Amino acid sequence: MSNQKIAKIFYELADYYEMDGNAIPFKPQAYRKAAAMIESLKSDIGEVYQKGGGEVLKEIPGVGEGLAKKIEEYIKTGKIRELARFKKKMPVDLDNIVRVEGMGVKKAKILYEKLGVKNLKDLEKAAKAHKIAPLFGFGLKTEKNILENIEFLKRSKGRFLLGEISPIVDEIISKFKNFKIKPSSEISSITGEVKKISEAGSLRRRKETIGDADILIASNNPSKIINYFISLPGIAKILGKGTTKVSVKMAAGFDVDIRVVSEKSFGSALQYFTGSKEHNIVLRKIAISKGLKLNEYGLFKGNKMIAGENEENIYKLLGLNYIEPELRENTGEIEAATNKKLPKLINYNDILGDLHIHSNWDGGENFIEELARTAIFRGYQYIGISDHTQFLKIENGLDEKQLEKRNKEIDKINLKFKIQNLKFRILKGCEANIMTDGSIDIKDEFLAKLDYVIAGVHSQLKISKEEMTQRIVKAMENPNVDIISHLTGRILNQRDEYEFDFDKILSVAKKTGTILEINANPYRLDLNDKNIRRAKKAGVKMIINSDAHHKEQMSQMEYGVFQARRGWAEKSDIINAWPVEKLLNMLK
DNA sequence: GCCGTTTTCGGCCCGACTGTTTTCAGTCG
Repeated sequence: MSNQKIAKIFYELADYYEMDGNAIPFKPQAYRKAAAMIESLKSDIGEVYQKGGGEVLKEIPGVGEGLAKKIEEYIKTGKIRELARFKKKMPVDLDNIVRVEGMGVKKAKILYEKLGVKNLKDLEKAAKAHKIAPLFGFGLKTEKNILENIEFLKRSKGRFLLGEISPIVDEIISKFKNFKIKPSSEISSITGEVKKISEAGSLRRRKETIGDADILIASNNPSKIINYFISLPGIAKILGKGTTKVSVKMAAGFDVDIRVVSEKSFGSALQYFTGSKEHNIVLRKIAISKGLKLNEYGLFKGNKMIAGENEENIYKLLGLNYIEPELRENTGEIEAATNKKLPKLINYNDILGDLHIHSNWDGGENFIEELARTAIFRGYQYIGISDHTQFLKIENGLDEKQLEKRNKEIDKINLKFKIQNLKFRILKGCEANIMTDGSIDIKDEFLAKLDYVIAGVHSQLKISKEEMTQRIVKAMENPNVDIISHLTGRILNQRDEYEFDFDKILSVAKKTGTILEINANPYRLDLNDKNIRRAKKAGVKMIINSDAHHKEQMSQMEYGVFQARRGWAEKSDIINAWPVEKLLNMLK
C-alpha cells in the first residue's frame, strides 16, 4: 500500500471535478488538500487502516466522511470506481497535458470533446494542423503558445538543483545591484531604481530542487526594472509581462519570475512570495482570526496598513517569533513560533572547519597546502584531508603505505604553519570504504593512527534492506570509524537512496557516538532535511562536509548549511561548528 | 468535501496576467 498512490488518485479526481463546471467549486480543493496531507504522512495509510479502521482515517486532517470511504474502497478493492468512470468518459493523459504551460484541465476538456485530444502527441498534432485556433475561447496566440510550450516541456529536465540555479540568479541580482550608468544607454537610469532586492520562493527557502526562480524588487519605477531585465542576456522567451511582474524562460531551461513592489510593501511581498504556499495559508488564517488581513501588499487592520515594510513586523503582529525562510514549510514551525520554541539555526559563519576534502593524493585537484590556504581564506580554523582508500581504485584510493606518506606531508605543513604563527590545523583523515560485509578496507591499526575516519558506502548498492542496514551498523560499531559519509547514497535527479533502516542507524549512531555527515555536494545533499531533523531529534550529532575534490568546491559548504537549517539544526548539533579540541573529544 | 477556542452552516487565500472577449474565464503562483 502506498500513500503516494492514493494521493495521486485524489489529485486526479480533483482535476476531473474541476473540469465539471456543475460540481461544487471547493471540492477539488478539498481533494488536493487531503492528497497533500496523505503524501506527507509518515505512517503507511494501509497499515493505519488495518489497525484502526475507517474512523482512524478521519483523523487525517482534510479527510472526512467522504474521503475516508474512498480510501477504504481503494484499500479493499485496489481501485476507485468514480475515477474509473471519469477515465472511461474522458480517457486523457491529463497529468502530462497540464504540464504544458498555459494548459489547464478546462482547456484539456474542451480539446478532448471537440478534437479528441488525449495526450501530448494529439495536442501537438492539433495545434500544428491549426485546429485549435478556431475553437471558441481559443485563438491564434493560444495555439502558437501551446506549440512553443510543448517544445519547452520536451527539453525541460523538470526541477533544477539549487546548486545549478543559485549562481545564475546571484548573477542577475548582482547585475541589478551593480548596473553601471552608461550615458548613451536607454536603460542607464536603472541605477538607484532598485531600492531592495531579494530572491524569494523555494530558492530563498533553499529547497534542494527548484521549479522556477523568484526575484523580488522594491522600486518606484517598475516598468524600467522590467524592461531592463528583459534586455539581459540568457533569456529564451518572455512568458508574460505586466506592469509589476514579468516571467521568462531562461536559455538554461528554467523560468524566472520577477515581481516589483513599492518599498513599503517589500516585506509583505517577500513573505508572500517566499512561501511555502502551505505556510502562507496558515499565516493568512491566523491574520483572519485576529481580525486582520494579510496579502502581498501588507498586513491590514481594516483599511489601515499596520505592517509590510519588513517581514519581522508581520510575524510579530501575528503573535509569532520570526521564522527563518528555510523553516517555512508548515511542518511545525508555526506552532514552534507561537510557543517561542523555534530553534536557533546554525549559520554559515558558525562553521569552523571542513573534514571531507580530497587532496591530490587521491586524484583531487589541489595540494594539501593549497587546500589549507583556501580554508584559512574562508575563515576556517581547521580542515581534515580525507582521501579515498585502496578499495576505490577508480578514485586512486590510498593504501596503508601511501596514507603514512601523506600523513608525513601533513605534519610538515602543520609545522610550517606553527612557525608562521598561523593558528590553523590540518587533521589527518580518510574516507574509507565500507565493504559489503561491513568491514573497512584499511586495517584497524592504520585507522587508529589517523585523527579521524570517515567511512562510506560506494559500491554494491543493490543489496537487501537488511543487509545494507547491517553493513552500515557494523561499520559504525568499528571503534575507529567516526563519521559515516553520504548515508543514503542518493544522487539528486539521478539515483534514489538505497534501502536501509534509518531508525536502526540512528539508534546505533547514538549508542556508538558515530557522527552522520551532511554531505554538501549539491548533487547529494545527503542527509536530506527530513533525515537531519530526525537525527537531531534522536540526539545524533552531525557534521557538514563539502566533499570537495577541488579547492573551489569547498564553497559547496554553503549548500550543506542550507540543508542543515532546513533540518532545524543548531550549532550544538553540528560538530564542525565547534572548536577543534571539542570536536576531537567528541570523536571516538 | 472539510471544518469549527465566534460557526454543525457558511465559509474555504487571493491577486496578476493572458487571451479571449466586449466584461471575464482560465491559469498561475
